[in-house]
Amino acid sequence: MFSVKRLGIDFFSRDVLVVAPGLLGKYLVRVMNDGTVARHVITEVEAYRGEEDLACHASKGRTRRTEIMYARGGHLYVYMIYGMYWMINIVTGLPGDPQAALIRGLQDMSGPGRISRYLSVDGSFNGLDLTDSDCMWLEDPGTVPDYLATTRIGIDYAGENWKLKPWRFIINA
DNA sequence: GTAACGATCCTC
DNA sequence: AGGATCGTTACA
Repeated sequence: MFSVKRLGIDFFSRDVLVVAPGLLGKYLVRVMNDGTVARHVITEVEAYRGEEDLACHASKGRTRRTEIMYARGGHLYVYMIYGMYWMINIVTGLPGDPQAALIRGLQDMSGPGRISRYLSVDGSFNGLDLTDSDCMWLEDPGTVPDYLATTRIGIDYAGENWKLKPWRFIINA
Protein backbone atom coordinates (compact mmCIF):
# COMPACT_ATOMS: atom_id res chain seq x y z
CA MET A 1 0.00 0.00 0.00
CA PHE A 2 1.04 3.61 -0.46
CA SER A 3 2.22 5.66 2.50
CA VAL A 4 1.40 9.37 2.67
CA LYS A 5 4.90 9.99 3.98
CA ARG A 6 6.61 8.18 1.14
CA LEU A 7 9.45 10.09 -0.55
CA GLY A 8 8.73 10.69 -4.22
CA ILE A 9 10.38 11.54 -7.51
CA ASP A 10 11.06 15.18 -6.58
CA PHE A 11 13.14 14.14 -3.58
CA PHE A 12 15.36 11.73 -5.52
CA SER A 13 15.70 13.81 -8.70
CA ARG A 14 18.14 16.29 -7.13
CA ASP A 15 21.95 16.13 -7.16
CA VAL A 16 23.41 13.22 -5.20
CA LEU A 17 25.38 15.65 -3.01
CA VAL A 18 21.99 16.98 -1.82
CA VAL A 19 20.06 13.71 -1.75
CA ALA A 20 22.75 11.62 -0.02
CA PRO A 21 22.92 13.70 3.17
CA GLY A 22 19.16 14.17 2.84
CA LEU A 23 18.71 10.41 3.19
CA LEU A 24 20.09 10.55 6.73
CA GLY A 25 17.29 10.21 9.27
CA LYS A 26 14.79 8.89 6.72
CA TYR A 27 13.16 5.50 7.23
CA LEU A 28 14.03 2.66 4.88
CA VAL A 29 10.94 0.46 4.82
CA ARG A 30 11.16 -3.15 3.63
CA VAL A 31 8.17 -5.46 3.41
CA MET A 32 9.45 -9.04 3.55
CA ASN A 33 7.94 -11.90 1.59
CA ASP A 34 6.09 -13.09 4.70
CA GLY A 35 4.56 -9.65 5.19
CA THR A 36 6.85 -8.61 8.02
CA VAL A 37 7.70 -4.90 7.88
CA ALA A 38 11.23 -3.72 8.71
CA ARG A 39 11.61 0.01 9.24
CA HIS A 40 15.10 1.39 9.93
CA VAL A 41 16.56 4.89 10.11
CA ILE A 42 19.32 5.50 7.57
CA THR A 43 22.47 6.52 9.44
CA GLU A 44 25.28 6.41 6.88
CA VAL A 45 25.52 6.90 3.11
CA GLU A 46 28.09 7.59 0.41
CA ALA A 47 27.67 9.62 -2.77
CA TYR A 48 28.93 8.44 -6.17
CA ARG A 49 28.66 11.19 -8.71
CA GLY A 50 28.92 10.93 -12.48
CA GLU A 51 31.30 9.48 -15.07
CA GLU A 52 34.13 11.79 -14.01
CA ASP A 53 34.09 10.41 -10.44
CA LEU A 54 36.69 7.63 -10.70
CA ALA A 55 35.22 5.92 -7.63
CA CYS A 56 31.82 5.71 -9.34
CA HIS A 57 31.08 2.57 -11.35
CA ALA A 58 29.74 4.83 -14.10
CA SER A 59 33.32 6.06 -14.67
CA LYS A 60 33.49 2.94 -16.89
CA GLY A 61 30.71 4.44 -18.95
CA ARG A 62 27.27 3.07 -19.74
CA THR A 63 27.43 -0.73 -19.41
CA ARG A 64 24.94 -3.48 -18.59
CA ARG A 65 25.72 -3.02 -14.90
CA THR A 66 25.78 0.79 -14.73
CA GLU A 67 22.76 1.31 -16.99
CA ILE A 68 20.38 1.80 -14.07
CA MET A 69 22.51 4.67 -12.69
CA TYR A 70 21.55 6.66 -15.79
CA ALA A 71 17.88 6.37 -14.92
CA ARG A 72 15.80 8.94 -13.08
CA GLY A 73 16.38 9.19 -9.32
CA GLY A 74 14.41 6.86 -7.07
CA HIS A 75 15.46 3.56 -8.60
CA LEU A 76 17.64 0.97 -6.85
CA TYR A 77 21.11 0.07 -8.09
CA VAL A 78 21.99 -3.30 -6.52
CA TYR A 79 25.21 -5.10 -7.39
CA MET A 80 27.30 -7.94 -5.95
CA ILE A 81 30.77 -7.39 -4.53
CA TYR A 82 33.44 -9.90 -3.47
CA GLY A 83 31.21 -12.72 -4.69
CA MET A 84 29.12 -12.55 -1.52
CA TYR A 85 27.60 -9.22 -0.69
CA TRP A 86 24.85 -7.18 -2.31
CA MET A 87 25.31 -3.40 -2.17
CA ILE A 88 22.14 -1.31 -2.02
CA ASN A 89 22.34 2.05 -3.79
CA ILE A 90 19.67 4.64 -4.47
CA VAL A 91 19.89 6.28 -7.89
CA THR A 92 19.63 10.09 -7.75
CA GLY A 93 19.43 13.01 -10.16
CA LEU A 94 17.98 13.41 -13.63
CA PRO A 95 17.95 10.83 -16.47
CA GLY A 96 21.30 10.59 -18.27
CA ASP A 97 23.36 11.76 -15.27
CA PRO A 98 24.71 8.65 -13.50
CA GLN A 99 24.61 9.15 -9.73
CA ALA A 100 23.84 6.94 -6.75
CA ALA A 101 23.96 6.90 -2.96
CA LEU A 102 25.26 3.73 -1.28
CA ILE A 103 23.33 2.77 1.86
CA ARG A 104 26.19 2.02 4.21
CA GLY A 105 24.48 2.06 7.59
CA LEU A 106 21.08 1.72 9.27
CA GLN A 107 20.22 2.22 12.91
CA ASP A 108 21.54 -0.79 14.87
CA MET A 109 23.07 -2.16 11.69
CA SER A 110 26.34 -1.06 10.10
CA GLY A 111 28.02 -2.38 6.98
CA PRO A 112 26.42 -2.40 3.52
CA GLY A 113 26.87 -6.16 3.09
CA ARG A 114 25.07 -6.88 6.34
CA ILE A 115 22.17 -4.60 5.45
CA SER A 116 21.25 -6.45 2.26
CA ARG A 117 21.62 -9.78 4.04
CA TYR A 118 19.40 -8.70 6.93
CA LEU A 119 16.76 -7.15 4.66
CA SER A 120 16.84 -10.02 2.13
CA VAL A 121 17.78 -7.77 -0.77
CA ASP A 122 19.55 -9.32 -3.77
CA GLY A 123 20.20 -8.68 -7.46
CA SER A 124 16.52 -9.11 -8.30
CA PHE A 125 16.00 -5.70 -6.65
CA ASN A 126 18.18 -3.94 -9.20
CA GLY A 127 16.03 -1.38 -11.01
CA LEU A 128 13.24 -1.40 -8.43
CA ASP A 129 11.44 1.97 -8.22
CA LEU A 130 11.31 3.15 -4.61
CA THR A 131 8.61 5.69 -5.50
CA ASP A 132 6.28 2.94 -6.74
CA SER A 133 6.97 -0.40 -5.07
CA ASP A 134 5.10 -2.49 -2.53
CA CYS A 135 8.17 -4.16 -1.04
CA MET A 136 10.50 -1.20 -0.42
CA TRP A 137 10.24 2.57 -0.06
CA LEU A 138 11.43 5.54 2.03
CA GLU A 139 9.47 7.57 4.54
CA ASP A 140 10.06 11.09 5.85
CA PRO A 141 9.86 11.38 9.66
CA GLY A 142 9.89 15.19 9.30
CA THR A 143 13.07 15.72 11.27
CA VAL A 144 16.56 16.59 10.00
CA PRO A 145 19.55 15.16 11.90
CA ASP A 146 23.02 16.66 12.29
CA TYR A 147 25.65 14.84 10.28
CA LEU A 148 29.36 14.58 9.55
CA ALA A 149 31.05 14.38 6.15
CA THR A 150 34.20 12.25 5.72
CA THR A 151 36.00 10.39 2.94
CA ARG A 152 34.53 7.35 1.22
CA ILE A 153 35.55 3.78 2.13
CA GLY A 154 37.33 1.22 -0.03
CA ILE A 155 38.06 3.37 -3.07
CA ASP A 156 41.81 3.94 -2.83
CA TYR A 157 42.09 3.02 -6.52
CA ALA A 158 40.19 6.20 -7.49
CA GLY A 159 43.18 8.57 -7.36
CA GLU A 160 43.91 11.49 -5.05
CA ASN A 161 41.27 13.83 -6.45
CA TRP A 162 38.37 11.50 -5.90
CA LYS A 163 39.34 9.40 -2.92
CA LEU A 164 39.67 12.54 -0.81
CA LYS A 165 36.18 13.89 -1.55
CA PRO A 166 34.18 14.18 1.71
CA TRP A 167 31.23 12.33 0.22
CA ARG A 168 30.52 9.90 3.07
CA PHE A 169 27.77 11.21 5.30
CA ILE A 170 27.12 9.93 8.83
CA ILE A 171 24.48 10.92 11.40
CA ASN A 172 26.16 12.82 14.22
CA ALA A 173 24.78 10.77 17.12
C1' DG B 1 38.10 -17.55 -24.39
C1' DT B 2 41.09 -15.98 -19.87
C1' DA B 3 42.49 -13.20 -15.90
C1' DA B 4 42.37 -9.67 -12.36
C1' DC B 5 39.87 -7.29 -9.12
C1' DG B 6 36.67 -5.46 -6.08
C1' DA B 7 31.86 0.73 -2.86
C1' DT B 8 32.97 -6.45 2.29
C1' DC B 9 32.85 -9.31 6.22
C1' DC B 10 34.41 -12.93 9.25
C1' DT B 11 37.95 -15.59 11.52
C1' DC B 12 42.27 -16.20 12.67
C1' DA C 1 46.58 -10.48 8.34
C1' DG C 2 44.14 -13.47 5.16
C1' DG C 3 40.40 -16.13 2.99
C1' DA C 4 35.71 -16.64 0.98
C1' DT C 5 33.62 -16.43 -3.72
C1' DC C 6 31.63 -14.64 -8.33
C1' DG C 7 30.00 -10.84 -11.48
C1' DT C 8 32.06 -7.32 -14.17
C1' DT C 9 35.45 -5.60 -16.91
C1' DA C 10 39.52 -5.61 -19.94
C1' DC C 11 42.13 -7.73 -23.08
C1' DA C 12 43.71 -11.59 -26.38
